[in-house]
Amino acid sequence: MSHLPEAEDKVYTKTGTINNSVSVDCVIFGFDFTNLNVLLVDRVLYDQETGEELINDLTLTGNHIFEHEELDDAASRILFELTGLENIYLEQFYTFGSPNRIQRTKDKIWLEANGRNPKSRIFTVGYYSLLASENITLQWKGRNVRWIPVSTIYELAFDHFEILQKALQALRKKVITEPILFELLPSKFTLSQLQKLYEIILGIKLDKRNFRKKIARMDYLTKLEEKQQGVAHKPAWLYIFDRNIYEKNRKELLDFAI
Amino acid sequence: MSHLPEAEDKVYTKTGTINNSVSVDCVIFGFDFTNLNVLLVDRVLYDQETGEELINDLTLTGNHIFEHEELDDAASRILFELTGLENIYLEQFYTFGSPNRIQRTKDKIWLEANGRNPKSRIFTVGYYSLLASENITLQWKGRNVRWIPVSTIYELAFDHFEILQKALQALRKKVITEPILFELLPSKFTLSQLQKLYEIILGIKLDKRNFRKKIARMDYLTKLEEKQQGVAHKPAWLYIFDRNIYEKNRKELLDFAI
DNA sequence: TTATGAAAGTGTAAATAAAACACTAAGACC
DNA sequence: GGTCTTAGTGTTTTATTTACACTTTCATAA
Repeated sequence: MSHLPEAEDKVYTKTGTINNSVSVDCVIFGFDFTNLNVLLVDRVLYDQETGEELINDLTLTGNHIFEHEELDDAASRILFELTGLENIYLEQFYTFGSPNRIQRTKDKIWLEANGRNPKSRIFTVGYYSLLASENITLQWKGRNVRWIPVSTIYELAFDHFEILQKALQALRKKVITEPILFELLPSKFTLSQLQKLYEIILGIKLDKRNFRKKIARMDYLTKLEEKQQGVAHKPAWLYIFDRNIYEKNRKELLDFAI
Repeated sequence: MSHLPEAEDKVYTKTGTINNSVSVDCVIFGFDFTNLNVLLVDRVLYDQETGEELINDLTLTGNHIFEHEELDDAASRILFELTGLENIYLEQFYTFGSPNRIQRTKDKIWLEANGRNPKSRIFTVGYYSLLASENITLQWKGRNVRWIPVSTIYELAFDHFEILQKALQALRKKVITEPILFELLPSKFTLSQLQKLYEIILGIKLDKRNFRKKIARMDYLTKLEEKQQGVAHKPAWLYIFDRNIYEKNRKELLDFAI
């Protein structure tokens, strides 16, 4: 556990034997100050002969893992390939392994077209990730990558819709017990942005004054002597999340009592 | 999701192809009114020729899964084999898949002695389970099965100690947000038993009066007109967990706010 | 320069929950 | 009848939650 290599030192295995039974899927969440988004990849397939469009839908970002690769590292690698960023917030939330994961003909066609056997059972370990930055590459393995508002998604390829739902559940649980939503915001953020994020993720409306009273009690949220700029209204004060203060006082947070 | 077969109808696959890359490990918790226990299996190996004891330690209960078996069902099957009981509380908590899971020579020797290749990578999906009843069979695949207090465990076979720690973490998180500890108690229990359970699992001391005030607010914990019997002191009132009331009022519990 | 729009920021009172704390009650057993 | 052991109870103080409305500050347009 100790002496983990720093991210700078990490070299993502790009070669090696692929493990054929386990993959990793990443549910990458983002926030554009309006919607909670998830990063999805276009899945398009045309008939080789007729040119007819056979498939046109969306998948999560996921990948097989290498035989000598840690699960966490495989997830980090996918994120790195997508964004060029390391040290992104990442959390394993559930493993999906139903023997019936591949049922729809679309999915079978896609797998066959990609040289894979739709009958072979593949387990996928689900990770969700919180991504603040938007400077991501918009290509992944030659496929188009897009931010899609979670609230507009009703179906996805394979069992990815189910995976997304589970990720959302896990995120909601996490969010009410640990301060991690800063990961979805720029390092300097306003309280209104933070409040909106909670509201969208939890699907509730919060009172502005009460929300701020609560924030005031969290000493790890520190107000800067710096205001928002270039907005057509009263500019808000900027805040940062102070990890040092948080870690220091963290212990007390553990005895939640029942 | 709907029309799941009832437990009574469930027939556990005892034959079929085994999946060689994924297994399921169950961390089965129990409570004897004194300790939080976990169900462990003796792992003993003698040298075929000299009779010397090569290995004598403990493992979690776990098993390979069948090729056409759901992960949840595999976990249920293990519990059924162990206890003869169905519908036991079960929760997937983490998946372990480090390429270095098998490192100690003991573990390699054991695997080889059991006709398995210590070099092949196996992923294991961790489930924890809460088991109230103690009428379990004390054998599993011909091996001895024992309840061991969690507080006395410092090492286990393979990476099972790590798995146990993760299960404990997950249980602690669960316990402070959802009323599930009833699963570790007889259906009729006393408030002192419940309090002790919280104290042991969370590693804290709770005030008796404040604890009871909190319980009083939980309308799904209903007091029976029935007292404890056969104790050498003032007998306590018995309580039950009323799942109907709980499910009915559950929605409000969701908006925890932040 | 003034007016307008749009979000930021602020306080108080009432209700509820949390925390701290010590004695009496009821049964079993001798 | 006495002793042992755990059950069961109430009050006060402090902290948290909830509900609720007006003023401030900036950019922009008139």
